[in-house]
Amino acid sequence: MRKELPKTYSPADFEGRIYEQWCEKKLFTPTVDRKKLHYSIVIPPPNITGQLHTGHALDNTLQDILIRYKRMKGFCTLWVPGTDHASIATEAKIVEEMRKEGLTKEDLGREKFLERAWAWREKYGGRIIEQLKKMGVSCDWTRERFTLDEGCSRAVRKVFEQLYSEGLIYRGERIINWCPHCKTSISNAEVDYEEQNGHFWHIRYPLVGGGGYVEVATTRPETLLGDTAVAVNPEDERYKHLIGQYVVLPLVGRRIPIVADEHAQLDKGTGCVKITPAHDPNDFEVGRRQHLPMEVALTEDAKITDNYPKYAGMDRYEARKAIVKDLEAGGYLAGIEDLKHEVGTCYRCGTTIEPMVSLQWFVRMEPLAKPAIEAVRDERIKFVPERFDKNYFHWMENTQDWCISRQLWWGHRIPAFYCDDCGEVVVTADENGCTVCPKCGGHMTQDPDTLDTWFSSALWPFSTLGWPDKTEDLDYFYPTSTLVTGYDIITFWVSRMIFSALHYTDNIPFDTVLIHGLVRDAQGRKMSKSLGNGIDPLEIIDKYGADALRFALATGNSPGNDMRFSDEKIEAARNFANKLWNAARFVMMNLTIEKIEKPDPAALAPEDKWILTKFEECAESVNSNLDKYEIGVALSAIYDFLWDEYCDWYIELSKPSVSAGGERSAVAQNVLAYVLRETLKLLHPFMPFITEEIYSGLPGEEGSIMVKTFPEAEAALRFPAESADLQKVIDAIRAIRVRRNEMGVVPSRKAKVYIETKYPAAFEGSSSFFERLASASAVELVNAYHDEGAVRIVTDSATIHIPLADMIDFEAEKKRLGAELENVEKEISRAEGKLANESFVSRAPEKVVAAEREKLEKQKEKKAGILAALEKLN
RNA sequence: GGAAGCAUAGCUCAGCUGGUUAGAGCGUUCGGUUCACAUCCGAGAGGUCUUGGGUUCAAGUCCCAAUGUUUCCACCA
Repeated sequence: MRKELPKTYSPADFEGRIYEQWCEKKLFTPTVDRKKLHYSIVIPPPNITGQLHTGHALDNTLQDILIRYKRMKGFCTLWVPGTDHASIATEAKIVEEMRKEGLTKEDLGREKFLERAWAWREKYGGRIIEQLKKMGVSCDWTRERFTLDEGCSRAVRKVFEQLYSEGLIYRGERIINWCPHCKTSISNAEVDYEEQNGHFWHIRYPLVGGGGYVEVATTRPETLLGDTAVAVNPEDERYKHLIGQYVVLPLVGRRIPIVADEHAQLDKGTGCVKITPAHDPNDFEVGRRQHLPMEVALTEDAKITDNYPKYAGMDRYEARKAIVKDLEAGGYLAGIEDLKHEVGTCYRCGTTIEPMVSLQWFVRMEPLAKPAIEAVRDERIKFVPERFDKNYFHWMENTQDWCISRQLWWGHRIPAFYCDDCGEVVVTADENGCTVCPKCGGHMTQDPDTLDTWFSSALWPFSTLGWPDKTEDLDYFYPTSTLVTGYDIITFWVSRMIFSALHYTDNIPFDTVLIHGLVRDAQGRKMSKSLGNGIDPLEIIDKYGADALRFALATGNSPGNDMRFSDEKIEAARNFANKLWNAARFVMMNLTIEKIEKPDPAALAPEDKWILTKFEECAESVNSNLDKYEIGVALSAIYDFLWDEYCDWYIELSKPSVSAGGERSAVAQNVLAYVLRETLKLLHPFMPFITEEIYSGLPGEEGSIMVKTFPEAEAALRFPAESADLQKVIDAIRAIRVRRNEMGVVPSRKAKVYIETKYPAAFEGSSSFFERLASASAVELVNAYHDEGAVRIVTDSATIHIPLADMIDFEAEKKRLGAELENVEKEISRAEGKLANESFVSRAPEKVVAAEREKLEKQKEKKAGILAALEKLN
């Protein structure tokens, strides 16, 4: 069916329709074919908290390019989509929404709260999926998953049970990061550090029995209430004699010991450190080593406990003031120092973190980290770019046990059950849990806490494929092929997927991790809500189309590097789409052939061979760059080819043939259409909509472009010699344009062109090109041309004479040729110098030397031409 | 404190394992009513590739150091 394209490129008119067609034809759903290689990707599941932002847009554009590329290359491809429940982030949003209605979690109760959370997920989870679809992503929606769906939950329970039975999950008292606002523990990775102005308070602790005091310093004086020792370094001569003695804790009056511990450093502060095991991670360790008691001074909402009646119920900052005041009054305060320091804050709400001792569940990391380090070290898993493995190793080698319990409701509830009577602990993957104590028959209560959201995302590559069941998907598509994500979540997520996969599936989760950077604004700042500098991808799609958005994100993008995003980039992308649209419109308007055939070399004109050769070079570059994940480079190869070579040159060169009619016209039409069609295929992974829309209008083509074969370099359609010949014509046309421009000759003034060349074959039959593209009235090949009143243009393959006597300023002409001569001579002496260098000739590869010789020859020919031209001026 | 990235035209960036006279987009200047496209066509100006060493026949590219800048991790009694 022949289709004429509308005059203007208007993506909104067809993008939605095309996406529906792809879905209807189930083109995103693979048919498992074991004879084929598989290529699979699992989407980094977007949180259901928000909506699509430019980061998602980039991440998913890259994935879609890869998956479409591999699909067209004949791989059996699967892209699993889904969303993440994002426990703390979502819960915070829901709590916030409820707060506006005057409700709290407690008002609702767990069950009602969860109902509300699921309603949230319906609404916002669905919305983000719709937004992804607008981008054109070719995910298999029949396999859509959610981190909290039945299958993923089963996987989570199974893993928890297994790790528990292996002793890799344990419950214990540890110092954790506590957010007094969210009232939950958060992992180290969820703490943001921000610089704040604070103080260092120096406090004197009097020695028991008189004889002076020791001085300690702290940024958090209120923690004094929880002190159970003062530590000094065992090597510290200043304090050796005090070890084993006691001090009196000011304001509290408790006797606490002076202990020797290497945590105290000789050269820091006074060398004495107050030890608060319940409220500081280092002190906690000291407390363990020294068998110190634990004194809890702060409640869950960071208020002073009832143990200290004077301050009980005070907020930590209030208490800080009161305590400092009292210390001063009591003569304990030795000094106050201003200090800038990094303070840990909750990444969700920004509240200052309070380290607290607490009973939590942990994953023992060391045994899991080891194989995960190995897998990357022996390159079973590769990072692109490679340098990110350093990042990964560093984290993995120094990782501490992972606190996985969260005091939240929205998430996977911990499958641990405690007996109300005897305290027996049962961990089970059974979905019905455990209600009766196997030991005493008592009632069992499930742990109220939920798991860290990353606990379920860590299983994503295999839980989405059916694990722990042995499904066909798991068997065929696992391990997945490429994971595409930003460098900001390598530690959060990538590393956890790796050790999880290795431990539970005994296999890697993916073989390549493609890391991309952040999308920044035009000034290079992070896009953020508070700055209001975010660019909304949905607005861009509405205004410019999804293809333009994808192009703008993919172009210039190189692995691991941040990119700036600006309106100009999007406009450039839209202009490119428009250019393609119009080129296609032109080609289709002129087609009279019924079907596009593979070009027959015997029938081709030089310009046909030239464009086919250029196309082959482009295809080769696109293939090799995509294989290296150089998506930006691959795309710019297509851009340059399509705009500069196909549109600016080949379409123009082919116009005389097309309008000539007859056999030659049919051949030219076919080449025009063939190269267009193949270029559309190359471009399809990047710009799926416009390429599909144009493709569907090409004569004789059936089905969707997305399942056609991706073009690969083909030697039979490469014609280097003819291509080089046509290049001589192009160079000559360019040179004429330059000269005419310099002389200010308007294009409407035509003039005859005499070409004197050693390569007459190259210029044979090129008259119409010069007429159309170089304002020539006629062209004649000559052996010599003697008219003195002619402009002479010298290229390295020809001298062109144009009689434009009245336009010539002979002095200027002499000067110009003189300058050109100088240039050429400089080049010649450079090349000659190089070739005269014995070590260059003997050591450089032959190819390089030969190229240098050839260059020298060309320059010499050009020099001869310039000299001859100058001669005529004298 | 540890580590990594980046530094190329006015701006934003390409430049792969070292090999033509360093490229593109935007901006800028000049010219254009060429029947696909002004979201366009033709042409130009504009760069001592941050600095200093080194390796090499050959360095924007590799090594070392410095400076600037960004980021990650750790710590902060």
